[in-house]
Amino acid sequence: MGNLADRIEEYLKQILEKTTEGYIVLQRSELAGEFECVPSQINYVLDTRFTVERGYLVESRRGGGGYLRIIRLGLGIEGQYQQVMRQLIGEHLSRDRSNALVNRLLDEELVTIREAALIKSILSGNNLAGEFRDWDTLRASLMKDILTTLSRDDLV
Amino acid sequence: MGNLADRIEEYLKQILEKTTEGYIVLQRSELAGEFECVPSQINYVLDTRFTVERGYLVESRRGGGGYLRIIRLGLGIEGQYQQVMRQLIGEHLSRDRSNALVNRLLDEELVTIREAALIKSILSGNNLAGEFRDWDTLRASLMKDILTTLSRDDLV
DNA sequence: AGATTATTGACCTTTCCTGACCTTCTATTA
DNA sequence: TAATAGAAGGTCAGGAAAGGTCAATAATCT
Repeated sequence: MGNLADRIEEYLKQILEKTTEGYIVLQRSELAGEFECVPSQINYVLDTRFTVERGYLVESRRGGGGYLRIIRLGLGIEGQYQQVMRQLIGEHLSRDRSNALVNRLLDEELVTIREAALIKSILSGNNLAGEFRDWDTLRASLMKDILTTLSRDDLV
Repeated sequence: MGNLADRIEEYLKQILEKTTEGYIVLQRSELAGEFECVPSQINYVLDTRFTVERGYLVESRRGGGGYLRIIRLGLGIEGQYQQVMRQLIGEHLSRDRSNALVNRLLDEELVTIREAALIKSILSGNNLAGEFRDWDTLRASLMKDILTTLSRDDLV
């Protein structure tokens, strides 16, 4: 509980809590400097503690002026996103089921009409009939990405 | 967001916003002077930030009385953006280009932030790396579907 | 002891910035 | 009028400044 990774995790979560933006931006090397560790230790913490499953999204940019951005994922209304997401893990999602799912999100006002139409048009996948062999698996995977995006705290 | 290239980009976009002509004219060396950098840095900014995908055109002239002209490309009115966009998409669409195009839609307020994030998460997902042979073609096809959906009259 | 988790360091990729050198255009001048 | 000097902008390669990856080792847990 007192190891380095845990302390860095704690520190980051603390400032993430405080922010109203829903995200924080930082420099990897700088943070590593504060904790007097090697920079890749920061990646270890991000990879193991700030995953989608745990409610975070990490974006980054290299080169001069590079940065790390950690985004908080909210629960949506009563944790709907996560609930649906758990059901999707490792699953195949048929076109019918995905449509039903999107309709439910629409009912619960978690997405707008336009968003729903967008998602459907993509997941219906008329484009790739034949081209892609396991479209149902792809659909499940895309659905997870969609739900993750919808729950981003920095988009409200 | 604090590096030189970003600041120059910001500055140029700001004066482009203000102008009513839809373009600005400037001297490379003069601008370089203002930002206290080498002139070729200006080219770097123009090459990486003011591309066609991002909605800009750059013209220039050398020699005495030379200049740079940055033109903001509007997407036109009344559904004309559809045509322009489709042209830009073509048959293959890389991840970087698709992100640029979505940002453009956002700039033009044709999509919301959430919609933009949604589209990006789907089109730039690492999901299918490897699985699908021609992801760039699929991306182009999906992007066109998305445009069609966005212009549906029944979704206003 | 064996398995899992943490830590480090060497090496890689991306993005940015600079400077040396190149090309084009205008103006002047022999 | 032809040559040329000067005033733009263009190109490209190299170095610097980020962050990313991976495998080897150390520490901790069961």
